[in-house]
Amino acid sequence: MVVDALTDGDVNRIFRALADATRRDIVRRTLLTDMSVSSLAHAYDMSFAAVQKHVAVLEEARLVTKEPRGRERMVRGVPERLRQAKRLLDDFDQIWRARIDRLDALLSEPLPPEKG
Amino acid sequence: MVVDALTDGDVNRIFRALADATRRDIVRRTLLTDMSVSSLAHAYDMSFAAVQKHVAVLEEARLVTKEPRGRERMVRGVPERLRQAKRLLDDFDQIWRARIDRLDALLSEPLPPEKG
DNA sequence: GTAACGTACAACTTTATGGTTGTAGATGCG
DNA sequence: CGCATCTACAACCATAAAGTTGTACGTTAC
Repeated sequence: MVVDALTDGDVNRIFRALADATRRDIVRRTLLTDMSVSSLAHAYDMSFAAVQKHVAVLEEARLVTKEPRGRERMVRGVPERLRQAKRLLDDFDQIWRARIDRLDALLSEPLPPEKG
Repeated sequence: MVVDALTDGDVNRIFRALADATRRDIVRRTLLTDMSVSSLAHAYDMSFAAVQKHVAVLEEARLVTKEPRGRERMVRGVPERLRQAKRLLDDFDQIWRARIDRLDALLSEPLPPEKG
């Protein structure tokens, strides 16, 4: 059941968001435990604002969600989104298998039909 | 068996390369059939040089390989690399499951040991 | 209320990206 | 050979990304 198809833009955002080590680390941490933006910021050697931006990129890609909790914003990883990403990579694998199947068919049928 | 561990830079390049619709399309096409750079270029509404750059990005990420064939360079998708990427996403899933396990343990053991 | 904390957001700099055009070197073909 | 094709690469432009600092504002704690 397809909940909602991903546009090219969605996919771009997902992979783009994952193309940064700090952001991948944020995803890992927030999959394990909800964390406030500031507690995340303490973990990295960069400004609070920089971490805030990384979280925003992840949020736009829906790889994390932010939920207000008092004066903090708790960041939480979204496992379903990562599974969607994995599914995208599975599609590539399917395509590749089509090539193999085609090759198998070719090998098992050494006399392909000719035109005319 | 780990053939060769991926560095942060490797992972960055892989996801970065996949964060573009044209490049994903190139991967799909070249997983199915080896194609020259120029034949790929015909498929998109952009200059040859632009496509050439996209192929270069994919090549640096090792998502495709280029092999000389006469005056052409045949581009071929590398399924193993895509499986490596999928494995990276699996790691995230593993982390998330650890959270679930922890929650399960908490629920099944309503009286956690106290300090002292 | 005041001070400290957590966040949001704007402005700015630097560097990377994605596109262009143009030039030049190999290779294949008539 | 001479010409078309395929590729490589440099230079350039516009935009986006990743970081910084500074300011403003809501919330918590005292």
